[in-house]
Amino acid sequence: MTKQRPLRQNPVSLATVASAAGVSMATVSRIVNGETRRASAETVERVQKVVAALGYRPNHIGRTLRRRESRIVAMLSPNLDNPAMAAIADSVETALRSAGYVMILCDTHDRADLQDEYLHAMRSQVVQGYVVVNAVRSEGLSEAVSRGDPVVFVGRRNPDGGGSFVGIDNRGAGADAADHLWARGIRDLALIHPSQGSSATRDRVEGFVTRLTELGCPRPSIRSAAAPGLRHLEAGYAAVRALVEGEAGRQDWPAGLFCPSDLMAYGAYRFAQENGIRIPQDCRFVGVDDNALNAWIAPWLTSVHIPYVAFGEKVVDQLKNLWAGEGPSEDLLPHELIVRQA
Amino acid sequence: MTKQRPLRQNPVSLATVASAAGVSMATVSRIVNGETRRASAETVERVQKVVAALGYRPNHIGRTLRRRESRIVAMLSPNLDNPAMAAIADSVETALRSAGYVMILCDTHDRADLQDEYLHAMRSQVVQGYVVVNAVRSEGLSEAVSRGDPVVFVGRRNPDGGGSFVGIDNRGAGADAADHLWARGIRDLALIHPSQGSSATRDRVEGFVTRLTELGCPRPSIRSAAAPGLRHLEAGYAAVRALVEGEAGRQDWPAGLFCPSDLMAYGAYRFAQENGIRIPQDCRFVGVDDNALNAWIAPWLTSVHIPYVAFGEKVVDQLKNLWAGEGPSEDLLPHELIVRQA
DNA sequence: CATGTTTTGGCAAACGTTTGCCTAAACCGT
DNA sequence: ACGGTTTAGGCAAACGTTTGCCAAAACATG
Repeated sequence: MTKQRPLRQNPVSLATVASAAGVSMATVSRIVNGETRRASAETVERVQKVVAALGYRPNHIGRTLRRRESRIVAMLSPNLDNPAMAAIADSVETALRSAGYVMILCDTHDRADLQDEYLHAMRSQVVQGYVVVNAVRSEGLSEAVSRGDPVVFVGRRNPDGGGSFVGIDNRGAGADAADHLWARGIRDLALIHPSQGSSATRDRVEGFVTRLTELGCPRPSIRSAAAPGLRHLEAGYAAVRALVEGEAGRQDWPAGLFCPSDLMAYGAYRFAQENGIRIPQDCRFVGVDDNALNAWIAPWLTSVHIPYVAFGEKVVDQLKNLWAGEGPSEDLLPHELIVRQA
Repeated sequence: MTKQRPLRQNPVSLATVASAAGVSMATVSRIVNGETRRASAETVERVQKVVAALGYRPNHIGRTLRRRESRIVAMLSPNLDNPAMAAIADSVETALRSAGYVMILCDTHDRADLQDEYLHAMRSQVVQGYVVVNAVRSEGLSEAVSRGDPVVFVGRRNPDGGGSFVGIDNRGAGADAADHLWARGIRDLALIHPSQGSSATRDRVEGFVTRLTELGCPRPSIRSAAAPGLRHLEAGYAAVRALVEGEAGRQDWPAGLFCPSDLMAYGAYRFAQENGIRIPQDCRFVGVDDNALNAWIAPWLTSVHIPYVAFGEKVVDQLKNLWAGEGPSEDLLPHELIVRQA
């Protein structure tokens, strides 16, 4: 590989400004940082003029090294191609930037080793905190938490327990789905789920099943499929196929199907279409996430809306709490079942 | 706001290792960086043992300050909630990380002022390069380019002209859409587009219209709608509504509709559904992007596939070229029209 | 005028690395 | 034994900030 030339730096530093203004670096530094009462009004004005004239901008690296704090927060997320993850990233980025931080986005591909690698790399960057979406258990994560590094868990709780958390009541979401189908008089139910489900997915399934039991509904058929990575689409397709075709399957379509994520529902939908099953007339689908596109191209999908847009603000609140030395806390945001096609 | 406590740093630095191993910092530094022939075999081994035992990890801030180069690349993207943008971010992130870089993701919300702010902030972070997706013209951008900072434009070319570029042949994509509809014998055509379109969108429209003219096809009806931000969904809905309902509209549905983005097609689809128009039987839609979800829940949409997954690698190649001091170049990736529902 | 207090601002030491240069010692060939 | 080269490794100066401490001057108070 070719040798990398260093990027041309901003040639104007504190020293440049200082000598141009005829004061010391210390004075310039203080004025740049708004410490105006450590200098006379004229000095302040003169320095500010020089700063503007030379276009001086403080070098964050130098500042970070000295202050031992950056304005960077690292966000670790599995696969960005999942729309729900993108929505979270979007929201967190917006909230961080309006709080004056920038976000480094790391795609862990749901792998523990990559998660650890990024945690280490980010620590070397002296980031101020970590936002970990759907964390997996890993050594580095445990270390970071026990070291007291500010980390906020999103979507999935800390696998080791404890810690700050922003998410929804997944069991409640599952229960709402059950209530909805029950209220529609649908009794022949099924559910599919990824076999390596996260705790979030498991909770949704559990909430669904538990609620059905409470209602006295016949136990639903259950089918899972491997979801390598987060390929919920393929998993949904495979699972529903196994459900209605498999040797141990039911050989017919249920009247209602619960999918713990919209992506799985999309996968199931494709299989239904291929087999002439009409959705929602023949089989009513309920998903979770309420993907933004549903309203436009998938109104047949009833889904539990998750207020991802509100996640960012909560995450930043939690980070601020941690920075202030307060203990971790949990934020459960309200979910709501959305029905589009009656 | 509460005072922010500095994050606890890694307490083991070069100095720690050096004194523990009984050598100088210089030696440790060299060994850590693989400069093994500047020390005897025993020394190397001893130092490596100490490094492992103490869990030493070089502080990137110190390194960056000294070397004047980081391993960070900034990616500026308008709204991450657009699936196409998310796909690009995903791809670039993956390619960067396998090249040993980390990516800072900045959401510019398509605003010139935010773009400039991020460009400045990233410069202060001593990033090694910029990847700007769908750049808007801005002062800071022009400065960065003319300063010689490595910047790769993605999707939309440098508004000032010149510079490295990764994208597709948008005119060709539009032409392919025209060819497809023409070959199907469809002559009554229409197209919608966002009124504040990017150059990419404009090129697609232009390619479509030009090709139709070449084919001798009657001129298509054209309708645009404002797309505040990148809300192509709403814009598609509004534009197609104006197309078939507006006082100056055509009062009926065309047989074929070209949308320069899948999102616009989704918007149009919703309006069609609300009006009992069957897609693709009554009106054939052609979009651009080939959103990953199309195969699953929108097979009615014929779309020009853009190989976003391949963008990342190309972007990194371009960056490496720039770092090597070579001039800027362009990468046009192949697009392909995908028909799912005959 | 003496004394105390505020204002204004400079000095210099960090923060954690990297690297040009220097110096011994070891080695080599004659 | 001697000059020359290689080897092994240390010194210290950067990189750009921030900030504790000090000091002179200005000001206030008696």
